[in-house]
Amino acid sequence: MTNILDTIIAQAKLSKKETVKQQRIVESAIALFAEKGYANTSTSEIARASGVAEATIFRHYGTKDNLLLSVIVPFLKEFNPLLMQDVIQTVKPEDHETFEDFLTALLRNRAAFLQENKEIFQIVVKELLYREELRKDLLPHIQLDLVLKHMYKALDRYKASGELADLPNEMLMRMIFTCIGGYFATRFILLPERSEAQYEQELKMLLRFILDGVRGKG
Amino acid sequence: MTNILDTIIAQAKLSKKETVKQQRIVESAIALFAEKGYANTSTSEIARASGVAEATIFRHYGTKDNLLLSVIVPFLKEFNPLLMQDVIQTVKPEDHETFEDFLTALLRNRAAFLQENKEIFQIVVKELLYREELRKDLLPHIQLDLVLKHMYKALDRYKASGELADLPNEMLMRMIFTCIGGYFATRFILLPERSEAQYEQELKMLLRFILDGVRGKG
DNA sequence: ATAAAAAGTAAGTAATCACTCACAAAATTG
DNA sequence: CAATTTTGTGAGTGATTACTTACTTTTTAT
Repeated sequence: MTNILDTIIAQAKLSKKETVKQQRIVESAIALFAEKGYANTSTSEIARASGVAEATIFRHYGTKDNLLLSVIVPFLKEFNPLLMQDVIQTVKPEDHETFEDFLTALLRNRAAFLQENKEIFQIVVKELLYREELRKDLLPHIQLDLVLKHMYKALDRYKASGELADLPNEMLMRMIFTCIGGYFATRFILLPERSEAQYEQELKMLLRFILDGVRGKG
Repeated sequence: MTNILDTIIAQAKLSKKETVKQQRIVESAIALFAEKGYANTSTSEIARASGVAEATIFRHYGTKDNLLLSVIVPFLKEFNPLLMQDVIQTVKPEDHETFEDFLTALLRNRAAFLQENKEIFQIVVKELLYREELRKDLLPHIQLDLVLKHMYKALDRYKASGELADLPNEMLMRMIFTCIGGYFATRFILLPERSEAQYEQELKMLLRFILDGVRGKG
């Protein structure tokens, strides 16, 4: 069996354009997968929701699994450049005097991205939780190297200015990301019904917490 | 329609004892639900895995959904007293001079509990992610009030001794729990394949991070 | 304008799903 | 021991699943 991902990417390159009906299929699939999960959504349901014959789905995507990948893969492929270029180019340490400013910009940048791609983000997280094979196939294609290098440089800069503790970059990154991940998970997946103002306030709290922990300055 | 939870609890009280085959059914169901998820596991599969006729499952549990609840509810019911009594009684602030010691004890206590109930924990998290109705029915039955009161008292104590920042208890709790939640999620759900030593080291890092954040002491 | 290719679909397919039923075996009760 | 209840099951049920096939419509290329 060949790699699913490469198959999809190759197929995506071959197909010159997306039909109107294809767009509607993917659109409906995203909404339904995000709402009820992949396994709980039937192809007939997707067909009905997108006003298309069920056979049309299979004409274009072959299998249901393939449709899921056609939804996830473009997101991950976009996620890469967006995570890399968007983050690296628009959130530069040299533009931010303090690490606090830098981290604020980074958090706002990522929060905005996830807000825009909330549904697909939900699908990716939920399905990656369930399906180990997907995890193994898809995760390696998210190349974090460049972003990590970018982040490490940023960390070094703020360590030099004494604003960050002199801890290993790896450790700092893992702590920061676990924390941010927890925040994003509760915000976009567990409790997606709060107000913007609440999110804003929580984001500020999160920042203060990441920077200073819970210990008094004594 | 009546409340699912109450129905189950009532039913559990009625059924005097668990049959050997019932135990095997629940055992197999837990393993399969945790591995492949509820929707991806068929009742025939559970029957085969537990060496029982498929009809036997429906004799005891009526529906597949009911079987899932028979797995989740006892866990949540146990979770409550265990979270409350076990935590409140064995992790007392008066036994720990510093907040660091207290938090260490708390983290170890919870980590041990989740390690023992890893599979059911995975099922609960995954299914609660997917199914809003389950969330609405089950979450209210986890009464965190007592634990929160216990924690608030602890926080006040360590605030008074100057070891904790003088921030609102609610805020402190949310930050600590988001952070711990992120750690437990990565440990027990996302990356469940690391060594004990790694977990131990990470737990220490997590503690330091919660206490001091990433900011240098300058 | 016409041939070829691509897009779309109605009406299937076999397989699997959760679940039922009639009945037998085993355990419990009087 | 006999009557009754509980536990267990083989053989189904209709519904739904992902997917196919044979065919029509639309688009594209020449």
